[in-house]
Amino acid sequence: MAERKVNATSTQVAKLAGVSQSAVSRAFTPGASIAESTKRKVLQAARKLGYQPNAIARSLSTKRSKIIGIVIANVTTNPFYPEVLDALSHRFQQRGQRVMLFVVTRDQNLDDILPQLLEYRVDGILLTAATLSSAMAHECSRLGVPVTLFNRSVPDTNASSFCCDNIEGGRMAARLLMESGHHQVAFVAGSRDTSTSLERERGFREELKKHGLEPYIEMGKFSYQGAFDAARKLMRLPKSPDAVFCANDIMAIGVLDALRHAEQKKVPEEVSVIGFDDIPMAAWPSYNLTTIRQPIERMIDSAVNDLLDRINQNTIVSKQELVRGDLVVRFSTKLPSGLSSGYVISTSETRNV
Amino acid sequence: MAERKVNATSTQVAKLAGVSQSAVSRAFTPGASIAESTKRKVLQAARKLGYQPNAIARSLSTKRSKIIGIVIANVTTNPFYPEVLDALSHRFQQRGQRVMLFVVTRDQNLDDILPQLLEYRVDGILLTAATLSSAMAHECSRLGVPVTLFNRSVPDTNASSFCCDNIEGGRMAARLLMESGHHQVAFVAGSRDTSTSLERERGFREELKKHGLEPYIEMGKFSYQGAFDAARKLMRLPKSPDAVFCANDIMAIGVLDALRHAEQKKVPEEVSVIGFDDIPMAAWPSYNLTTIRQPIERMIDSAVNDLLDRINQNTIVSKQELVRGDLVVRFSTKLPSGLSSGYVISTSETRNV
DNA sequence: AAAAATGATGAATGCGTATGCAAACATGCA
DNA sequence: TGCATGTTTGCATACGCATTCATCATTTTT
Repeated sequence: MAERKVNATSTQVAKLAGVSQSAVSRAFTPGASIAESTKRKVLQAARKLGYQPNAIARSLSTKRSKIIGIVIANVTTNPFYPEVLDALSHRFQQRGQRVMLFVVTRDQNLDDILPQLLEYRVDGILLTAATLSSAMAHECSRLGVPVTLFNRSVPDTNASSFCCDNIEGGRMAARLLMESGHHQVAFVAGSRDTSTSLERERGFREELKKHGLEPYIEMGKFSYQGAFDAARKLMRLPKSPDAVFCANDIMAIGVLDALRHAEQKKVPEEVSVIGFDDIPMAAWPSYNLTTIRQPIERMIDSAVNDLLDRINQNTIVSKQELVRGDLVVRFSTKLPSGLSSGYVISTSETRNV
Repeated sequence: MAERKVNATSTQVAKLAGVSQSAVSRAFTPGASIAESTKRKVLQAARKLGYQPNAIARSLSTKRSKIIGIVIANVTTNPFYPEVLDALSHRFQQRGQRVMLFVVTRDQNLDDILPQLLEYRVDGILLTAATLSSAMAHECSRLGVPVTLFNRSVPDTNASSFCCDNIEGGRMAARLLMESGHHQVAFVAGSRDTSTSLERERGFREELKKHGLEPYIEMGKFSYQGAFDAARKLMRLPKSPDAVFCANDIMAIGVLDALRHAEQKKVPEEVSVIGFDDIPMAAWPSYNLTTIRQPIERMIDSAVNDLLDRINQNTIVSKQELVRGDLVVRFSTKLPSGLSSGYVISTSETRNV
């Protein structure tokens, strides 16, 4: 059982292999100038000692931590975000970056979190479902740390951002509802201070207005329960809505459950419901939710590529990308006469702003 | 607009403040021996330069990274795990630890992931929904890195582990089903190689056996869809089951949907369904799932405390904790004659093994 | 065969911080 | 005033690696 060795260092490996510490370093640096023979010697000695390069020391030396800071919210309340996190994590992983994670709650101030990331000299920062203060944005750019926003639109910063075209999504929802003959519609918002919710609302309103309609607005707090309660309020209205568009799927599902189980309403016969995101649950037979799908994989790919490019090429130019969502028509909405049942998915596209 | 300063160092701050670099270091080290007056000078200079200590350098020097490695699986397929992640992340956060995250898929080998964590000299490792090879366990203990398993039972390692009492949970499910007069039951397993699923199955079988019953077993692959398919298979059986116990809630929900929407079965009138975890969805009116609740917060608290204690006190003793779950009776199961409708929650307790 | 180019190697240094140690200083007490 | 005690301070060094530079060994060129 012999050894009680702990974290061998490159110097120890060097001694055992009969070479210099530099040689050990080179053996573990792809593309470094080192003879095949000495490399073998080094690796053998390394194995014997259970040596593994110390990434902390390397980071200090290279001034690259190979760590990406990810800040994410709503992980437990919206199944959309675990998917985002999963995809992000895998992408960075396979691109050789580690992930330092911060899960934040709505009331947590990002300005307290970011310094903790910067402390570790992360190579880049990815924020999702979180808004960046301009002070912090400035701080990041001062430090040369690229920032990418996912699913939040930019203030005036030079952070990149990758979003679904929320305004157009709102319009699509409005069009579908109007084409299928609804006259009194409602919007269940997430909150008053989130770009996603505001933009979806805006597109929805705009399109409705063209036809002289105006939606009720109710707060759903971005949660199942909040939307459940919102739906009940809507149904108490003198002229209750015959269609409800929700700022995301989880709220749409809350509305659906409220309508069916608390209000004894038939969906879609009496009330249509439409969501946003297309989370897996939306396709479950209990819900069969009509929704606007966010092309998550594509968006994540772009976001990750952009961030890594800016890190590696030291590019300063940031990018604002808007990705068109797909309308997925299921059975929570009445069908417009022109459409047959089942799926109808509009083609999607990516647009640079 | 002046400065284009980038990442000031303690030496620069020292110069500006007219003190030594040591003084700067001490100003940022709680409890260090430094006069109040010089501390003020330092902090002022630091603010002026936008200085923030470099955690990487500190880690190298102190041999403490203040980073916890978290490995987690099933983040997108089981809502239970985002909750776990959220709780873990917050606890570590408020205890001054950062989190390095690895999201793994079932087919990914942990033995490829752990080295990536060890490379960064994480202070501790928390694995959830992931199994540790004994080689890697040995490697960690060799390096003095404490490991904690959450929701997986230990092989023979000296890793700590925090689990729900799955066997007892299985028994509780069996008892409830038998008391409410079921005669042909089934178990929808997750997989054949996961302790949680196996233990829940074992407890379930044991208790049934006492009364001469034996369950059908079907694989649900730990997913909604897998369980959906499993339920359909079960219903094709010559003597189809009148009750189904699932290794977790997400599968129970898949079974429920299959029964109601694909098999036109009434739940609980024709078939009872019972799950495990008590994820938020279980309480939704569409499902109203009877289940065994895992006291997540309590378990996480214990796990985090244990891991941090072992890190700080350099304790070697690991801990195996088994937490009793609570039976939450909702409306997906027929009620035994003794019980009235609504909730029945058994008291829970923690047991050390 | 000599000169030039190429490749491999090790010594030395730097990355930014923490900390042991000894010196300097302040304080209390007799 | 003198000495003992306690507090601050700076110097020097270590942490583990990457990398520059000069040196030396090898190969290629003419």
